[in-house]
Amino acid sequence: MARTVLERPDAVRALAEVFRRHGFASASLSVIQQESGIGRGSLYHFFPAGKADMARAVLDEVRRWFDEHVFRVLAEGADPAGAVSATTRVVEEYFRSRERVCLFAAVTLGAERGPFTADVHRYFADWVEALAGALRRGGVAGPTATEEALDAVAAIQGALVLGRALDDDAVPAGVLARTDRRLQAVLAG
Amino acid sequence: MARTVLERPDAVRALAEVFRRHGFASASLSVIQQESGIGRGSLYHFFPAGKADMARAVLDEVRRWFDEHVFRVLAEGADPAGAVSATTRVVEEYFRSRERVCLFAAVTLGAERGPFTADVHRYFADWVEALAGALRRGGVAGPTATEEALDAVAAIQGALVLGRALDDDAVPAGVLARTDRRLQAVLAG
DNA sequence: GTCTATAAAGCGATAGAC
DNA sequence: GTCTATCGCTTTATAGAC
Repeated sequence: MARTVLERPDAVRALAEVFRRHGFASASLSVIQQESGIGRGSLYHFFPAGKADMARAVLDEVRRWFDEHVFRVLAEGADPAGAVSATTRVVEEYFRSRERVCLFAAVTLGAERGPFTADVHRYFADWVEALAGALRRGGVAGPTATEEALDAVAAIQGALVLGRALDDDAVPAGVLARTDRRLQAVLAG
Repeated sequence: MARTVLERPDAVRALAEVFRRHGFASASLSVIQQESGIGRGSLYHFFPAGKADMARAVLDEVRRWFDEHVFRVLAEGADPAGAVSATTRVVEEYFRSRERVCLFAAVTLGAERGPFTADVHRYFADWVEALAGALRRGGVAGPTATEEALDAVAAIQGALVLGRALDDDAVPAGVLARTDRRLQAVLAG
C-alpha cells in the first residue's frame, strides 16, 4: 500500500475536524490519530510541541479564514450593505459545513482558556469592530453601530448553540437571515 | 478538627462551580476533589456512577432552577410583558453570578454530547416554547412569536460567549437589555 | 459518611528504526 | 516523513479501615 505523504495544511484541516467533533480536551491523541488518519510520528513531526501546538495551528487557520473572508470584506467593501449581507451569508455557509462549531467560542470554555485568552479576545473584538465599521461607513451613528454589531455577533454565536442543541440547521439559517435583515434595516436608517 | 458532614445538594452546588470553571472533560477527579473540598469517598458515595453521575446531577439542578424561575414564570404570568422582562433580568443575574457559563450549552460541545443530547434539546426547546407562548399570550402572531423567541434565546447564549471572550460583563448585560427592549416592542405591536 | 491506598486503563510525549 | 514500541504520569474507579 502506497503510504501517504502529508502536507502540514492538510494535517491542520484534518485536526480542525477532529477538534470540532470532540472539543480540545476530549480529543485524545489516539482519537486524533485514528480520525485524522495521521500517525503519531507525523503528528509530532508537524507539531513538535504536541497537542497545544495542534490547537494553536488550527485556531490560526480559522483566524486567517475569517480575516480573508469576513473581516477584510467588511473593512474594504465599497458597499457596506452588500458587504454585510455577503459576509453573513458566507459565515452561515462556513459553520453549516463545519459541525456548527466555532472553535474560538469553544475555547472560552474549559481548561484551554488560558493559553488562548488573548487570541479569543482579538478574534471577537475584531469581528465586532469590522462589522461596526461597515455600519458606520453605511451611515449608522457610532454607538448604535457598536451595539448592533455586538448584537449581531452574539446572535450568530447563539444561533450555533441552538443549531447544535436542537440539531436543526434551519435554526441558525433563520437567525442569521433575520440578523442580516435587521442590519439592513439599520443601514437603511 | 470537626469533619464536615455533607448533604447531597451542597455537593451538587459545589460541583456545578467546578464544571463551570473547567468544563466537564477538563474537570478531573483530583481537580473536583480539591476545588469542591469533597473527598473521593464522599464523591463516590453521593454519585456511585462517578463523573457521569455528577454531570447528570448538576444538569438536573440547573434544569430545575430554570423550570422554577424562568419557564414556569413565562408560562403562568398573568402579564406576559412583565414576565418576559422579569425572566430576562433574572437570567442575566443568574449567569453573571455563575461565570457566564450555561452548562447546557457547554454540553453541546465535545465528548459529553452523547449522554445528554435529549436533555439539552429539551432544555432549549422548552425555553424557546415558554418564551414564544408568553409572546403569543401577549398578542403576537404564532410564527412571529416563535422566531422572536428563537432570536432571543440565541441572543442570550451568544451574549454569554461574548461576555467570556471579551471578559466584560457589560456586554451580556447590554445584549440582554436590548433583547428585552426588542421583545417589549414586539409585544406592544 | 469519610478517609487513604491502590488497581487498571489511558494519557501525552519520546526514541529509534526505516 | 512515517512507523511502532515504550516511558512516566495521570486518570477514573474501587477496596477496606474508621
